Amino acid sequence: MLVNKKIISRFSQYREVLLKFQEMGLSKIFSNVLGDAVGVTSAQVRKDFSLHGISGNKRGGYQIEDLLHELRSILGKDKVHHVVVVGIGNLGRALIQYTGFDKEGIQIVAGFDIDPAKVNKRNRIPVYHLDELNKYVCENQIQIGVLAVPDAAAQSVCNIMVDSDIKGILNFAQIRLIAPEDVVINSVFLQMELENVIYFVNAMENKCTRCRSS
Amino acid sequence: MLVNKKIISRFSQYREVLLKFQEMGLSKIFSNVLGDAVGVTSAQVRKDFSLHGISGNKRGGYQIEDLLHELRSILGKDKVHHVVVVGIGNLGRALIQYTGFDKEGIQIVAGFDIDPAKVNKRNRIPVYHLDELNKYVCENQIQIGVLAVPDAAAQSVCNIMVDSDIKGILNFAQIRLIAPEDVVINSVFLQMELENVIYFVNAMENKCTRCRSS
DNA sequence: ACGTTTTTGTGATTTTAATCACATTTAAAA
DNA sequence: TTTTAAATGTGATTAAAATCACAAAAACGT
Ligand SMILES: NC(=O)c1ccc[n+]([C@@H]2O[C@H](COP(=O)([O-])OP(=O)(O)OC[C@H]3O[C@@H](n4cnc5c(N)ncnc54)[C@H](O)[C@@H]3O)[C@@H](O)[C@H]2O)c1
Ligand SMILES: NC(=O)c1ccc[n+]([C@@H]2O[C@H](COP(=O)([O-])OP(=O)(O)OC[C@H]3O[C@@H](n4cnc5c(N)ncnc54)[C@H](O)[C@@H]3O)[C@@H](O)[C@H]2O)c1
Repeated sequence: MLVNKKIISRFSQYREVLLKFQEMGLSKIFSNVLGDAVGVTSAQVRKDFSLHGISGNKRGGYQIEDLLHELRSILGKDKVHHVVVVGIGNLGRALIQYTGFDKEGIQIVAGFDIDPAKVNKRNRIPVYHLDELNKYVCENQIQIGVLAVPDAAAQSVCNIMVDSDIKGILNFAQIRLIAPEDVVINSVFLQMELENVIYFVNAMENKCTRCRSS
Repeated sequence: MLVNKKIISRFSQYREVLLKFQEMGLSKIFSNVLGDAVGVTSAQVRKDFSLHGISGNKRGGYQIEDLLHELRSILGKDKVHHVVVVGIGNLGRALIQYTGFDKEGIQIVAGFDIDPAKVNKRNRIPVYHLDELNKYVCENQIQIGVLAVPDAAAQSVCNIMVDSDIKGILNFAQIRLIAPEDVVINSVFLQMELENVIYFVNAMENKCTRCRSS
């Protein structure tokens, strides 16, 4: 099995665009149109599909429905995935309050925090004390967790999650988590993403100045 | 000038780790230690530095202070960057309430929203009506903005930001923004990041099953 | 029915990024 | 001082990803 993060990201994007096209009433699509919509070349689109055994019709493009069906299964959209969020601070709260995941088969089912003040079992999405994580995860067979605790606590909370048999973690703490080989860790470093923008804005500016002066 | 997003991300990470080492009282570091801390090879570390004209001492490693000095200027940390957040919903609120950016020279100075109920000029970080964005950005020479409005509004708000002369946007809406060449757009697709985790957890599971059965 | 046009599918090629591997330098030990 | 051991710095190599380019298929017009 190919384990290439970038191709999966593209698949996610293809899917999103295809859903929109489908909503607009279209039933087929060409690689160049899809590529344009996602920002990649048509060859990239065809190769991505080809490598995953997805084929279209010469001259007729791809059937959107077929593509969506394949992407559904590749991306694991054929079942609902239950997710817990650990750390109900600024970010954790934003995530559990966001309602857009549901329609994508991602259901945030519970939050956990170490602060008793954050606990509230009557929320739309209940928030429990961290101590209950292990039990909850085992009983409900949760495989995916979001980690949104302060950096200093992140590794220890990660360990707890791993011990509870969570198999995939989306991490927002600005540290590199250590976890067993069979646990998937995907970290989003928000500060770094912002720094990236700043860097390129600076770089652009310098380039332009140089251009003007030359 | 090299414009490689990945190398800049690594620089951000090097910097973060180096700050920690410095706090711990260390003054020099070897490429293999830094590499381990960030999760890359020592050769990668040396090449990154070498390509940017940063050199250490044969056998003596790198002076942390020197490295930090260079990284500071490469990453534009030598001045404070003012940032505005547009869309004070779940995510926007999380960002303006987060206090960790400040110590990295990133200062969120104002929020903007179209909903009058979100406007509050007496906040620690004041929130204004979207109509005031243009004036504020021009008067305060803001170059960087965060976009956290609903997907459907994102492109039009992006246009307003670009018109106001914002040069870099960190975008959280799940669409590909169209903007002029000289505007830096960096998009964080949170849903996709979560889907990525789900995909790899699924992939792992299938692989293991196959392993067991073989 | 038949040629034209359009689009796929993919091997070949190019580009980009990462790793290797080793000559070179130098800090520390003997 | 001399030796030894340990790092760097970088050209060469390998690996990975993207693009090219074109044969093959098939929808469409005439
Ligand atoms: N909010 C942002 O905009 C932002 C930006 C960049 C990075 N981050 C990162 O995201 C993470 C979370 O940020 P935040 O702003 O939501 O932080 P926060 O301080 O608002 O929330 C953290 C939450 O985790 C809880 N917590 C603390 N220790 C815990 C533990 N051991 N177990 C369970 N819960 C625990 C706290 O009670 C709190 O509710 C941090 O690592 C931060 O570096 C956040
Ligand atoms: N919150 C999450 O966890 C999450 C997860 C995945 C993706 N996202 C994406 O992030 C973006 C923001 O998400 P959110 O949960 O914060 O949304 P939200 O609905 O909570 O907040 C959106 C805010 O934008 C404001 N707004 C609407 N139209 C506007 C306009 N034209 N100009 C200025 N402000 C406007 C609204 O008043 C609201 O305050 C969305 O595009 C969403 O797809 C969020």
